[in-house]
Amino acid sequence: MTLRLYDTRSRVKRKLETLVDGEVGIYVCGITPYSPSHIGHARQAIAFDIIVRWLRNSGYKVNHITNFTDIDDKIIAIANDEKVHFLEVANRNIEDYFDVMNLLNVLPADAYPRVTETIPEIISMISRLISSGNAYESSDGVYFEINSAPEKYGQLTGQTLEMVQEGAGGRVNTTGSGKKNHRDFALWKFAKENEPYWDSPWGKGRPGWHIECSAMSLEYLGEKFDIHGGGSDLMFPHHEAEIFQSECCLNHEPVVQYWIHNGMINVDGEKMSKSLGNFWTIRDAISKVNPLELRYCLINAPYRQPVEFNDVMLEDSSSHHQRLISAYGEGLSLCEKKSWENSDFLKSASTNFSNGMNDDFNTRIAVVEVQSVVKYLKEKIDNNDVAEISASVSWLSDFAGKILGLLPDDEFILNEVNQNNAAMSAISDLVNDLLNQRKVARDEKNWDRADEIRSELNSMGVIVEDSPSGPIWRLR
RNA sequence: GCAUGGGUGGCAGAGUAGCUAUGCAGCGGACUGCAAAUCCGCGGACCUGGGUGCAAAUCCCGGCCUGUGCUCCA
Repeated sequence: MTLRLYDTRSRVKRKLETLVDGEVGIYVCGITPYSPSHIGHARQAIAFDIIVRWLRNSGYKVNHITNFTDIDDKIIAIANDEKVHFLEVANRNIEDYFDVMNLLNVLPADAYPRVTETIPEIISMISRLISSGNAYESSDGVYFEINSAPEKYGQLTGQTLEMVQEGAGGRVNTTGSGKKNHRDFALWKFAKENEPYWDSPWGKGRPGWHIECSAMSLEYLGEKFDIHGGGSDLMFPHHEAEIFQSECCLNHEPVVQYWIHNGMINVDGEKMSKSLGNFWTIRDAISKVNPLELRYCLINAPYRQPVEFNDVMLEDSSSHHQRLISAYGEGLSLCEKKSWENSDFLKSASTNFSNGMNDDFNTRIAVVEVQSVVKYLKEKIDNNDVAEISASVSWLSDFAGKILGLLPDDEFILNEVNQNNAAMSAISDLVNDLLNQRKVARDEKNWDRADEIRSELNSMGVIVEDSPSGPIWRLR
């Protein structure tokens, strides 16, 4: 089965055909680092992380670029409030981003260009747009002139020039005063007081919001590239602005072969936002569950759908993930990993997994297959079927681990298992003694005493379960 | 208002024509002194009105509801 992906511009799933055979260039709009990262950033990063992992697994050589918009109004405002340099604000949030992404097992992109390190390229692009007649200089900046390429309007959102004109109403006054037309957007903004700036042919200032992505994608991926991704909230105006800029500057279309957009996070049915007070930072979430459990939660819906997020969902994912880890860890401690190719069950699970992923990266299908293999593995552990245990562990390592990124390192897991074993052996004499006492009580049908011992063990952190072959105990 | 998605069982969430989605929750059973764990089984859904088809959750048309975008946003 071939890989198909949904392209926002053509609004259909299309077979992936790359510009260079066997290679994929992908640019994903990154964050504006004005505050610590929230779970929306996590969802996006994880979605594209898995997309990139799957492309690589499918044999593509992937060049994955994600940027930082490290200069913008909010960053400047915060820096001025705190009386620090704006890069201090940006840098600390970028550092936080890398920290949490690492915890979430998001593999690093191949490059992380930053606006403040791309100024010459941005200026050069603006110059080209001016000379091609697509941009003009005015009193407060340089603007892209929509009327120079009206046919490109609404490529991603289906809106027409007339619609926005009608709907614009009262907002016109609030937009840049030097615009010829309210739909024009800024390429270069002249510096006001207390604002950082760079020199340019038009005066001191800084880039507008959209131009940096056009410049950076051109710089890193060239005049045409395969995939451009980002949050669905960036379709308008940001990505439409990019289409104007890149295609007019480079004088061909399309520059981007496939546009893909991830859905937002909903909390109680509504988009998560600061104003609604339903806002979760990544740190908030991982103070409740471990980061890989959060990762599990965020891939529970296909990347394009909004994902429901709340305490219940988080707890649910947490217990699912724990099932995965405990079965995997137990299997791993029992035997060496071996190829799963000889197992009909696992081969069919692989096919289902791959078909799901090849159909626009449907991680929901992938997760269902992981769940079914976990169930299978537990069954085989109970039956002591070593061949299938080692094959299942290997399968999970490949699919739940390498592709979905849900597993910590084997060493880490084994270490946990060993630590657990060590802790258990340290108290085993004591526990066994109590269990013997409990057995005596049970034989005498002294249920009160038996339950008393069980709750005593429980308060020590020992969980006792009676099985047909006698009591089994483990640590909480 | 315009644009663009979506409406599937208690919840989450697949599935674009015919064949059990799945998980959690619920119910019943096995096993248990009880509990837990595990296993087996069960029930229950396709917003609505038309249309096309031998056959529709799935395609077409209308309606209703709803998310998102149209302003900074992953």
